[in-house]
Amino acid sequence: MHQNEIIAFNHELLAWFQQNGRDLPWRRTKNPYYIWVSEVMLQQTQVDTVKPYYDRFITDFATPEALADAPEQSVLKMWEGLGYYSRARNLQQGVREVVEKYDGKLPDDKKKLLELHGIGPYTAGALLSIAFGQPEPAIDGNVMRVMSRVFMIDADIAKAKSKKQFEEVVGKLIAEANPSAFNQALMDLGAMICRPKRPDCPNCPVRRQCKAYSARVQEKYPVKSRPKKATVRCYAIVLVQDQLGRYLIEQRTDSGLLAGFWQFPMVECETNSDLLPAAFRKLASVERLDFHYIHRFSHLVWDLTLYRVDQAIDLPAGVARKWVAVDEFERYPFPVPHLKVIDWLKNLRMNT
DNA sequence: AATTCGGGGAA
DNA sequence: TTCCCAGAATT
Repeated sequence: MHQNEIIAFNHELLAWFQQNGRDLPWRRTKNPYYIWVSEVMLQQTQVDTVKPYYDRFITDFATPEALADAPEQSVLKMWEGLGYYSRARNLQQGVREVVEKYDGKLPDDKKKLLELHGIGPYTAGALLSIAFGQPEPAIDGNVMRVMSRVFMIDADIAKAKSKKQFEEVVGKLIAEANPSAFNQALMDLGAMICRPKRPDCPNCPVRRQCKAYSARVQEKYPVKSRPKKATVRCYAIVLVQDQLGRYLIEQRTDSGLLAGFWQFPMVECETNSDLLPAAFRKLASVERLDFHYIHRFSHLVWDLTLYRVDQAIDLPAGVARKWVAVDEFERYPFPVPHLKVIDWLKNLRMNT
């Protein structure tokens, strides 16, 4: 792209953004900490999903110090339902580092930002440009899609090494005068006009600079390989109550999937067949309940069946467990599939 | 370089 | 159903 085209691209993109850019809660603040929170929440998560979480989060954890001092469980509870919970844990750890090393003020230095937990290339670029006005690219899925079309880049955006190409083209394009608006304009363009499917090219401010549109091949971009299929695991979820009517729950390990979350005990089964899971066969009283739920993660599928037993079965040792009343569930972070179980239980209690 | 991390929105 | 989402950390 020639220099005059670059200037035209910037001018038309930013003019469009001024008129059509989204009014979002995290765009109404200049507080780098709030922008940081928003950027982490927005990773792999749509804007409308994030909004209520963002509002609650910055209300309860209004300062880096407040987040640094909070119990991790309360942070996870705040994040409950949003997914990718290591984001929350890494954000808190990163904030603790900022409080200790930088007196609670986010550094405006790329190298220092990248050393913080939970801040990778995208988030560093977003913070440098949006919070500190530096001309750094912030390459996310939106930007790769837009640039793949504008320049007809055939690199597979699912591959890690492809990102370098997009950094280079954005680095040449980025408006030095207003990198914050430039990066956010690209994101809005990707979300509103240059959509994954059926892009709205006639209303695109940069269609005259877009190679794919000129060739009418915009639907061919971006090139993206498909992920492999998710594997299925079957579990029996165990409901067991003590004499006070409290339910047994357990805490997942502090690493891996849903780390630190609480759940009803889960026993992995061979299949979800009508046969009783092997772990239950010695019990006198086992009732299969009318709750069957398929939960799809990105890389994993849980096939869940609910059982009620009258005594604690042999559960693995070394796991934190406790008896908790239904009314106390809200104190603990639960993954969504177990929130469904809780809903089911509450409905049951209401109808009996 | 590939895999592991959640959950929901949209067509 | 499938794809995608303001990705980062781990292997």
